[in-house]
Amino acid sequence: MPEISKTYTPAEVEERWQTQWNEAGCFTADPARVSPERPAYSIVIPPPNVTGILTLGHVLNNTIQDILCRRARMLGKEVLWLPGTDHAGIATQNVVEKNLKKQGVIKHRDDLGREGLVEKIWEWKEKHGGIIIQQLKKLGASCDWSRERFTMDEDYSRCVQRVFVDLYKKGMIYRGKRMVNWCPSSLTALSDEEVTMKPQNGTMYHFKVEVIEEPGTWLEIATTRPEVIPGDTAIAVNPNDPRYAHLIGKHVRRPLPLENQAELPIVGDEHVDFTFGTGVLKVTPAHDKADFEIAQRHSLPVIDVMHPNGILNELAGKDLGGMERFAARKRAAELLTEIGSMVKEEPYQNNVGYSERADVPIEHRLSEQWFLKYPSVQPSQEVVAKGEMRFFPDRWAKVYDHWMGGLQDWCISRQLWWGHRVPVWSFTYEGTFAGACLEMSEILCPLTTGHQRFCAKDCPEVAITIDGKPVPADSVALNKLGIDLYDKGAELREIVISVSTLDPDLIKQLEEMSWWEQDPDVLDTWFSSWLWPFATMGWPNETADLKAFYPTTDLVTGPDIIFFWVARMIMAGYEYRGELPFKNVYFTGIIRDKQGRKMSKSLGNSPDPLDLIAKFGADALRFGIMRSAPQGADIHFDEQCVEQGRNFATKLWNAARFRQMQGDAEALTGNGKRETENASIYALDILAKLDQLQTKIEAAYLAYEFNTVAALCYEFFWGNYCDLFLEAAKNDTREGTPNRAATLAVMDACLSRLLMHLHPFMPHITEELWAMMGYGEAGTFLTTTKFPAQPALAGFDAAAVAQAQERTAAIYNSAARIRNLKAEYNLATAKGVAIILKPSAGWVAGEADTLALLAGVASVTLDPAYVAPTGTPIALSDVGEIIMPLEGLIDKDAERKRVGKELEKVVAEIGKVEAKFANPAFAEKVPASVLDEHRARLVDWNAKKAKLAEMLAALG
RNA sequence: GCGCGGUUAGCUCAGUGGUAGAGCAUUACCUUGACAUGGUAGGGGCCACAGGUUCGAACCCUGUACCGCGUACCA
Repeated sequence: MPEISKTYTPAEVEERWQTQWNEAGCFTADPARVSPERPAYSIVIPPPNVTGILTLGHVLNNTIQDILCRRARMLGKEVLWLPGTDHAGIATQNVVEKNLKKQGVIKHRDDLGREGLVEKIWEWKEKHGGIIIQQLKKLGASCDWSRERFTMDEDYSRCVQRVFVDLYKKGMIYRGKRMVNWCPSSLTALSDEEVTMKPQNGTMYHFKVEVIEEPGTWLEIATTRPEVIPGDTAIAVNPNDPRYAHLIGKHVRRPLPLENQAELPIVGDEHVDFTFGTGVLKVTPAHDKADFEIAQRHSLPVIDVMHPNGILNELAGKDLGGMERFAARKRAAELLTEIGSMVKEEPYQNNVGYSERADVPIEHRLSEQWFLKYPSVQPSQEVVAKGEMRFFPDRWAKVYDHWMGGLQDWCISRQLWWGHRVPVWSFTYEGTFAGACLEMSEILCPLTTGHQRFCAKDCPEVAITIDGKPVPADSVALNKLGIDLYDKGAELREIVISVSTLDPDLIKQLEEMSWWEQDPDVLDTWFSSWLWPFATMGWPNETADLKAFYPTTDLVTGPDIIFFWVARMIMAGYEYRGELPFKNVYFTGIIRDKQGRKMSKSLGNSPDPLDLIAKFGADALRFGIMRSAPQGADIHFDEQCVEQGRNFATKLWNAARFRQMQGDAEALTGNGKRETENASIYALDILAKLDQLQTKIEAAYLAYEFNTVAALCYEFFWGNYCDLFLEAAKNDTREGTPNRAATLAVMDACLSRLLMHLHPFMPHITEELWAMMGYGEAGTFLTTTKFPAQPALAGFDAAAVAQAQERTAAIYNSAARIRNLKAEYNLATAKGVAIILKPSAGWVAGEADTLALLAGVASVTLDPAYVAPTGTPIALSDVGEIIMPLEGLIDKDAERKRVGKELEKVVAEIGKVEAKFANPAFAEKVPASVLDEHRARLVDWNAKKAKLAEMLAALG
């Protein structure tokens, strides 16, 4: 057995075990091994951004998953932890574009073009994509790396296409011109979830317009966005507003642009809140959701005055056109002032939607996008409401339910290049537009008309006939490819082209056909990640993995993506697998800094986990972070918690070292029948605590309270094993001591079980110590070792254990009394102190030596008849009166002060208990056990009080 | 506006009805044969506030204040 060094050096140890585990295939899941005796346990990792780097959030999240997986393995389950990465559309494209610009490769993405940029992003992905996976390995994550997936793997992309086509066919996906959230920076539409509201300090501008039909009647209008006045197409008032109702149908002149002060109708619309502002609303249909709806109700024209990038266009007029939107706002206000229309400007705070990615205010913009009506909403909502799928903490279930109850269609198209391209192709013939949707086995052509967007530039000679009309001449080519063109829908609403082979080359050729054009948009990243739990397991094929490991057991993620990801996965799960995708969802808290601020790059308050691992070790980081927050609560991260984790690891290391220094002894194995006579009371006590620890840990795991597990291990190991048992055991481990073998065996029992309990939290150091201590059989790993079925106390007499626990507590307690007495007399470091004990029970005699050792005194001599000189320090303890003779050093004042202080405490405690007894209802209503306990306490305190009073009296 | 959390030692937080806890910080002492990344002893809390339920409340209920988060909005 190699000798354990004095200090633990994590770096080398951690890397070594990570390599060994992986080489031995410890984490490779095998569906064939799953059986009733070996149930499956599975987690799919929330895929981090492929180009991302590890954050503390990842550390928390993945440590929890690792704990669950490692624990499941040690419980004898077949575990699959499926890792992978997400292509993260906007984020990744932004990163690569920025980098290319920085390197001077391009000035704009158009310099490379779509294919060129996508190629560059793939290059980037190949180069940097592995980083976060490597970092997860450094953390010790026990993923099955052989199953690593990426959301743009070929198979995965097929799943995305298949789902798109399927939902399209079901009528759940549609294309439409709608008001969407538009990011002027990323130049793409965003879903509602990608927009965050932020309070803004802005200005409310009040301007006035004159009613043309009633000269002299002015309407005052309040707006925060004067720059879009050129886009106004009406003025709206509430028809129930007596101030303005009579003006409905009349007109006003729009002040901007100056060269085109068009007449605008005054319409009546109930949406207008006449208690707000002036009660008069300007209607700008192209730039506001509510205004667009008003415009639809009143058939108003829509004037879009802004380019997609936020710069005003020519319709904004000569003054504002070409200006950036915020500059235009100021200019528009100036113009209103110049023409005398402005009434007042006042500071105003309102909430403005920001693009989550680009962190700029979004625009509402009318554009053609693909939308999804959420599928399988009802079962998805019910499964959580009924508690069949459990959320931890469960308060998130309410949040989920609330969101599920108010679903809006999901805008799934993005005007980006990196991602799954919308699987829709289109072509034009005979001046008629057709769109096509491509799947592996089928091409679907929904026919729309009058749209030029997908019109192919070089439409070839066409000679295919559908409904008697010609179709493209390329049908010959299509037939060669095994494509049969025919009309499926009535009235030419739909053409279906069947593809008889599933040849990827065929699809490629189709894509290259000049008269086809694929929809340029890509799908929202979440439209691929919502399939993650089953698309990673080989769906749509009924693979062995799906059969064995699906639905997954637990999902661990942050509450910030409950709608983005969790809810959508549940719906996709029901839609495509007919059941829930996971049984439990654990929501972590958010990691904040010491001041409670979110981690962010700009604040520079996000420590690099890799630095922390280098400094303290992965185990320290894991243990520290797990100990620092209760279930689901935000974590105020402080490096100190990692330091504490490191200290804990060192302590563990040294406790093992101490055991090793004692030499070999018979190991206490699971089925070993042990004799109580040779085990000390301290040994029995610690074994009892070890069993209690196990019970408590099991309960904590059931409640997903990981911080409790960590705290229990900490308390047991540091507070009980090291501080108490180990110190007491030092008397029993000397050569020749009769209970030496039993004591060492108990140490082994405690350490080995503790290593098992700690392993999920601190996998490396526990595996290392397990090996060094020789607790496992050669060639096996702790990480794949099952927990012993038997309790540590199996074979011991229960009554003897109970007695041992009682006596042990008394001894520990009394030792503390002696140490306290020494400290009071500034003798804390004196080793020669001899203590006289007037014992309260006979058994104490056998423990006097241990008591002396624990108390740090030269001896504890039992003398029931001892008469102490007046003023000798005396302390009361659970094993009798402790007397510390101080030859020639008696200080009556000091002793009087000390005893007086103690008496005060006792009197206070007696007061509390007596107050309870003073209430007659107390004795009547309180349970007998509590009553007994109170009585015993009172008797105890009173006895102490009497003794202390007596001592005080003796001191004069 | 609505909803959800939180408020306990100087700091970060445990503690779900019966004697207020941990870590860090702090004070004093100690390098004692596992460990100074350690040990021993100590100081420090009307458990946010006000009511209520109860024999008994940090804990359950109601309300208030403050902080945080989510969500809906008004131009």
